[in-house]
Amino acid sequence: MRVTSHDVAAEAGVSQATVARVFSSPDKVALATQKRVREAAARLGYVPNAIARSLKSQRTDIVGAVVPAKSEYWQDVLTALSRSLAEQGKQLLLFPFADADHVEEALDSVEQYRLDGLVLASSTIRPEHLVRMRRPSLRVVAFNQPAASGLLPLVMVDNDAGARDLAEHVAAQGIRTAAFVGTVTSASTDQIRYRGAASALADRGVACPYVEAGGFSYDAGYKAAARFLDGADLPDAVMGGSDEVALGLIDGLRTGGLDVPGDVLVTGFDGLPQASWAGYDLTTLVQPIEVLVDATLAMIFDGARDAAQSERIVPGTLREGMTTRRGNG
Amino acid sequence: MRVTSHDVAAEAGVSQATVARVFSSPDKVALATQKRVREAAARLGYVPNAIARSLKSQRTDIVGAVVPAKSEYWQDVLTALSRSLAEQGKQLLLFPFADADHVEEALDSVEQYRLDGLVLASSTIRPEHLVRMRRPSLRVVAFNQPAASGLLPLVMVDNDAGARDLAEHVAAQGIRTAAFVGTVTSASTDQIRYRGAASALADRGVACPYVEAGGFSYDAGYKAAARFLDGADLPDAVMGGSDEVALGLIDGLRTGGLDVPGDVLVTGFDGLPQASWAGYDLTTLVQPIEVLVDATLAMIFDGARDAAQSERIVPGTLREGMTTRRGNG
DNA sequence: CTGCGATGTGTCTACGTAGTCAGAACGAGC
DNA sequence: GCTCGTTCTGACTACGTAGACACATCGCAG
Repeated sequence: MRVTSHDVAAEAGVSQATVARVFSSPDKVALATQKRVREAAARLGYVPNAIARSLKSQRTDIVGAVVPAKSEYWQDVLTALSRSLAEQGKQLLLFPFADADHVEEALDSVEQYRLDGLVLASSTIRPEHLVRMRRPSLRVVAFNQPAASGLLPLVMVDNDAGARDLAEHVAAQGIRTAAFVGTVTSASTDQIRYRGAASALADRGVACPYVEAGGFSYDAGYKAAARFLDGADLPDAVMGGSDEVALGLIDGLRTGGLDVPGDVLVTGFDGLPQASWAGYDLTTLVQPIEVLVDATLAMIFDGARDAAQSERIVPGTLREGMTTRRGNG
Repeated sequence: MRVTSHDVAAEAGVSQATVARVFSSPDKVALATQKRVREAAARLGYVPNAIARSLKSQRTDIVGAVVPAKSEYWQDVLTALSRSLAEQGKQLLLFPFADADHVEEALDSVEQYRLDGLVLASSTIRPEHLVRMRRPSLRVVAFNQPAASGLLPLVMVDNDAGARDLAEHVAAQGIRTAAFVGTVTSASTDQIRYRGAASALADRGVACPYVEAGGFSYDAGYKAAARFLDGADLPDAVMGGSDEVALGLIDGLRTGGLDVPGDVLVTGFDGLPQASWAGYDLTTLVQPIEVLVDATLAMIFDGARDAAQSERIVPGTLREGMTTRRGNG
């Protein structure tokens, strides 16, 4: 049915091995022969079978990514990842999971493929899952996942410094009180971001209680805003644990009749495209996703063998939007 | 190095074939034997090799998707697609392309894999590319791509009816003038949506000129808003060709000092999560993505052989947001 | 007790490719 | 003219699995 290298070999009057060489290591074949083979291949519509090649060569040219099924942030990362891989002639195979309880299943599927590398994303993947993926035959890199430190090679944005930058920026606006609305407490990024922000604010005499939104989504942020609408305990600034939560917060606060930034300043974290939208213009810490992705792929493909110790922490950039711009000093 | 079915066979004292049967067609193996094999497999840490299985069985359990690298809408579709596939124990392999000129390369990669099916997304894929993918060994389905009609099995939302619904809804608000801000003229969805809207509006005596935003993005919509800010030719309603464009339009209009919906009504198309965000609350045509995705996969896996003729057109749902709510009748 | 279907297991092979090895063809140096 | 090295090509095999086929075992009806 399907055209194989044998068919092309017969058509071109050479052996199957020569056909294979033309497509995998052309420099080993005389130019005249190459031409003959390529023409025969074109005539028959031959395309090398990646499955068979993978089986023989023990490499798939495919990188897997274990990511949460729903998340704006991860979608941006995946976009960058797949684009970068495509440039290298490699593919991205997705292993999405609905929630932390389904990570196990995703990892089961991963093992069936002889992937060239694996990106473990999401801070909700538990340490025991991380450790499970440590195997000599697979290059695994944890992406933006502080909890993986020491367990796996790791690439992440500098959450601590980023949170401090944001905190110092809002502090510079002259705020007296603040609050941090995190995503879920168990996320390691959440913890670091909160500690960084709280510590930087404490240095300036500003207390910053932690509030859990209970999710990573816009909706979680929107609902969390309710806590500031009731009583009189509205802080001068609310720091969101992520952009998605922050955007929800803004809309929740505004729906509740408050003005952002007039009544309360808001910050995010991640630098989503939506954060830059004119309707929000959110002050946030922009992650250099291209840099992070490139570093991740570099670790997978050229990484040192003792990679368990290797970590790459990339600084983010403060984006000053209007959500922290106080109308009058 | 890696544990194979032969190793497990030796450990369990059975043949390799029996091990293979335990993992692929367990009902053909006695329960006692199964138990012995599974225990041996667990002891050795055996996991079936998907590559080898694919080569032998001529199916990969992988569905490919050719999609634009950057787009909110397609990210939502991919999320639904990968989740649905994961439930069936299948995987999604991405073939992203930067723009229409790079579709060719993506299709080249596709051919190397013996995919179970392929989803061709994006209305910018040209007909010649669509036709190229018509091959007996591969189940291809065009997704939301009117141009594929008659060329490939097709699943799409009812763009015409949706555009009419939106048009009738805004017309019911008593508008006199309107404009349609499309994405790019060459997109077949764009053309259908425009014609549907313009036709429905014409029936009510409302003219609706077409304006091209020049892209599918928020930015394109934001910039297109400038055309309505200059002169006095501001229509009563602006219909966006997609939600992303519509959201950009809203922010562009508001930044220009106009009130939405006070000065001008705005509609979108797609039903992105962001469209429901309180900050926008956009009136739009919500695509039933789950339904579309399920229909697509059904066509791939159980589709009729004469699929070139099969089309599934699914109605969308009108979402009435505040962007078409006129303060005073 | 014989014959027969049902059930369970082993042997063998093929999926399509790429790498190893051997050998052919050829030019260069002595 | 012979050897040597280089360049090119073909035969062969293995990657790890699943299916075809053969065969052994067992229960059961006649």
